[in-house]
Amino acid sequence: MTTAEETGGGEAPWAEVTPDAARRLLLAAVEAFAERGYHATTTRDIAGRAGMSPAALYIHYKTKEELLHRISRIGHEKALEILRTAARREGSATERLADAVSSFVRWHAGGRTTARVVQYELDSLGPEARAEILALRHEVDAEVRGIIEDGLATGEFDVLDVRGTTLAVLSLCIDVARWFNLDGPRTPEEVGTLYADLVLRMVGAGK
Amino acid sequence: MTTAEETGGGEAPWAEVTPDAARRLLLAAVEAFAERGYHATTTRDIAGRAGMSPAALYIHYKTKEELLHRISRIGHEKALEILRTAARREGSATERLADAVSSFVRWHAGGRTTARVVQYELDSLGPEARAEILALRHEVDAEVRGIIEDGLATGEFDVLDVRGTTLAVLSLCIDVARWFNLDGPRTPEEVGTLYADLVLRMVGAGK
DNA sequence: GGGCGTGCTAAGCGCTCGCTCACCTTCGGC
DNA sequence: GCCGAAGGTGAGCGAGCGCTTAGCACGCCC
Repeated sequence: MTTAEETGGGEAPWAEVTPDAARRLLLAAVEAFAERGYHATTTRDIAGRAGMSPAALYIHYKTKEELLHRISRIGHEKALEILRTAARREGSATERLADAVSSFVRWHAGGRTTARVVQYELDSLGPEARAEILALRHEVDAEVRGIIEDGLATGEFDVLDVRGTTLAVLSLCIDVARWFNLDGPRTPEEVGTLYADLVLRMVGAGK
Repeated sequence: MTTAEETGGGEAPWAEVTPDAARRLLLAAVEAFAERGYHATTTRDIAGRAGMSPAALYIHYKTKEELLHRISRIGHEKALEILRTAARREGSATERLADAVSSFVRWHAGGRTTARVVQYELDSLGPEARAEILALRHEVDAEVRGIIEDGLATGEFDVLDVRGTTLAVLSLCIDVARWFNLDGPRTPEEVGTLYADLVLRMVGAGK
C-alpha cells in the first residue's frame, strides 16, 4: 500500500483530471483550501501556486466553487472506494472492520491535505453540490454499518446502538484529518493500527 | 431568537461579558461564525444580528479577530472547567472518565454553536492568540490523560498507548460539534451516555 | 440648565475580491 | 503559408470588504 502525502503517493487520485493545467490548478486549490480554508483562499493565490495568471483559472473552471466541488466529489469517491474494498473482501467481520478503519485512517492521515478539504469544507458548497456529496456520505455510512451488522449477526460484536456506534466510528476516523500532523511523532500506519484496535474494543470484539 | 440552545448544556457562559451591547455583539458573532465560518462572516452581518450599525462593533472590539479571540478563550476555559470538575471529583477512574466524557460531549452537542467556533476556527487566529489557546488545549489533554493514568494505576483500565488513546478520546468528543444536529434524533444527554460507554470500552474498563 | 463623556450612526475611504474581456501565442491540418 | 481552435495573459470592472471619522442623542454631575 503506497502512501506518503499527495505527491509522494496517497496514490495519485488526481490522475483522472485533465488536461495537465487543470490538474495543477486543482492541486494548488487543495493545498490552499487545506491551509487557509475555502473562504480565506483567493483565486489569485490558487493561480499563483499553479504558476499561472489569475485569469487562467477561468479557462478550466467556471467558478471557484466548482474547484471545491470537484475536489470534494473525487475525494469522497476515493474514501468510499477504500471502505468498499475493505468491507467486501473475504474474512470475518472483525478482520474487515479492522481493515476498513486502518485504511480509512491511513488515508485521512497520509492525505491530510486532501482529507481536510473533503471533510471540513462541505458547508462552503452550494445546496445542490452539497446534496450530491451528502449522498456519497450516506453510502460511506452504510458501508461501515453493514460490517457492524454482520459482526452482530455472527456474534462477533456486542453493540447496543448500531447507528450511534457507526457514527462514532466514522467520526473518530474523520477527525484524524483535523489533528494529524505529518511532522508529528506518529506515522499514518501507527495511527491506523491504534485506531483499528480502539474501534474493535468499541464494538466489543474479542471479549 | 434568544439562546435556548446554550441553556441546554452550558448555562450562560457569556454573563461575564459586559456591557450589554458587547455581549450581544459577541453572541451574534458566535452564531454567525458557527453558521458560515469566520472568514465568510462580515462585520456588517455581526452588527446586523445584534441590531446595531456596522460601526458600533468597533466601539467594543478593536478588530473582528478580537471577537474570535474572546469567544475562543472563554469557550476553552469553559470546556476546561467542565473536564476539571469531572476529573477531580470523588470516585473511581471509571466513574470520573465516564463523567468527564458525558459532560464534555453534552457541552459540545448542546452548545454546538459555540463549540463549533471554539474547536474549528482556531486557525483563523493570529500567531500569539493561537499560542494562548493551544496552551489551554494542552491543559485539557493533561486532564483526560490524568484520569486514564489513574485507571491504569488502579488496574481499572487496560491501555497500550496512553497518549494515543487520550488523543482519540478527545478527538471523538470534539468531533461531536461537527456532526451533531439539535433537530436530529438524539438529545445531547443520549449522545453523552452513548459516548461514555464507548470510551470506557476503548480503555478496557470493566472487562 | 449648561458642559461633557459615553454610545451610537451615516457616510465613506482604500483595498481586495471573484470574475471578465480584448488580445496574444502556439500548433496541427490542408 | 495561412487558419482556426485551444490555452494563455494584462488590465480592469463592479461589488463588497474591514475599518475610520465626523457628528448626533442622551444621561449625569455641578
